[in-house]
Amino acid sequence: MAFQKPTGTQDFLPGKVEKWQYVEQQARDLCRRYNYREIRTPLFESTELFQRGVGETTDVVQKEMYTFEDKGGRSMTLRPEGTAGVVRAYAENKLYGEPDVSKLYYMGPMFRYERPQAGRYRQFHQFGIEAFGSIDPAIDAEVIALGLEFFRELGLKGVTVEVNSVGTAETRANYNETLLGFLRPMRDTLCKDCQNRMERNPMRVLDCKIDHDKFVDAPSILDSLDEESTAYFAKVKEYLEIMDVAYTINPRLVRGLDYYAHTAFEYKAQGIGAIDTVGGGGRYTKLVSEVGGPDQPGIGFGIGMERLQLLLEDQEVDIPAIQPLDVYLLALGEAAEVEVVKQLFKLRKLGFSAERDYLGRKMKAQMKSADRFKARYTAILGEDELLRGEIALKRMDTGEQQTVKMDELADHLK
RNA sequence: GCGGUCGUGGCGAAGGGGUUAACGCACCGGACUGUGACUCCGGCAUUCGUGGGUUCAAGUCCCAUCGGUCGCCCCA
Repeated sequence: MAFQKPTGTQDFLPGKVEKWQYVEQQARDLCRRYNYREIRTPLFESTELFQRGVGETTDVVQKEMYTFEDKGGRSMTLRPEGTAGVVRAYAENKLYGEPDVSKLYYMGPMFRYERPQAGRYRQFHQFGIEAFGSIDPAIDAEVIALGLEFFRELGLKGVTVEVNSVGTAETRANYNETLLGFLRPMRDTLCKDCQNRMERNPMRVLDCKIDHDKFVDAPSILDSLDEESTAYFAKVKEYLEIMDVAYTINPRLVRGLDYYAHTAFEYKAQGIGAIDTVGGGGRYTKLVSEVGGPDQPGIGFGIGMERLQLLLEDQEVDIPAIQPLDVYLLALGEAAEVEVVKQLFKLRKLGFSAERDYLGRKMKAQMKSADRFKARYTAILGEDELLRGEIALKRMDTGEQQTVKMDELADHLK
């Protein structure tokens, strides 16, 4: 009875891991340039943090969390998203006491108990950023732009960003009333899901895949915004334009987590199965105080790394998955093998990637092995060479071969 | 939580009740007694996700179960 990995989890094997490392390195470099610094927070937090932070009524909290009781009887939850933990860390470590805006990024696994599908896993990974302490719309624009740059620099085409303003909690409450006024008369004609959504999150109804066209005349949230929110949103748009960031406004954009206020946005792309969102984020104003910190605002995004990988595959973006070997050492005979052990160790110490055969295979098979590892050189050591203190060095691409002094091997590898 | 679909060697994939489980790739060995990427030859699943059942006979039919995959809800 062989063990299997849990549903919705993945093993990232060599060949695939390199692609992840590449994407991660790109993310880090981008953050470096925008002056975001990495933060690492626990993979599990108290359940209450997510209930309060993400929102008691959200699907994430209500039915998707990996919650367990630890041996001390405390309720813990594997983080379903990144923001809550980062906000907690910001408050707990009093980063708000630092003189500058706190610009942070994170990368790591998140956990949600759902049925997997293309681009959706139970353990998935996010790259996200958060900026705390400023309500300058320039930060909103910067955050949106950074995400878009990330996709662009990876060589992805067709990733767009939709932005919206959901205003303050009050304007959202008002808008929901307005919207319900519009929806109530047609309630019975709507699908079951929509009738449900009317109870839980009326704005969601507008996104319905079935009844979609019944809502063309629905009121827009942008009309419910108060003056200040409208002005703020206008500034965000202005800055985006200054940076030449192409965006579209989607007044129906709602995010599933409760904490958003003002700016909300989503990165969209085709090529992830039925899903078209690669990432999303927005501004929050009450989240920090909600978890016990001072009244500090923040804004950030989360990008789904699995979805990103699917896009890279779909668009056939080439990321080399195997690093070529500098040299493959081939020993013929027992005496030569001893020497190979010594030479291998030496070369590796000098910084070369070097490999040999450990399966007692014949020369031909070892050559094939060298070929599979994409070795630049193969160094062949037999009885004759050994006696003369030499080694046969073969360039694998041209097939040229020369005899070199054993102690000068490294120099010839250059 | 709901629905579709699939589960045969390391990988891909035939076979849809009759008993030696095609083929391709990869791998191993040989032709080439010390040289890879080409060619040719040979080898490589007591076994068809797992557990029951039907039958003289089951990868092949039935049930259950586990898993993959796709979609719904929701979301990254």
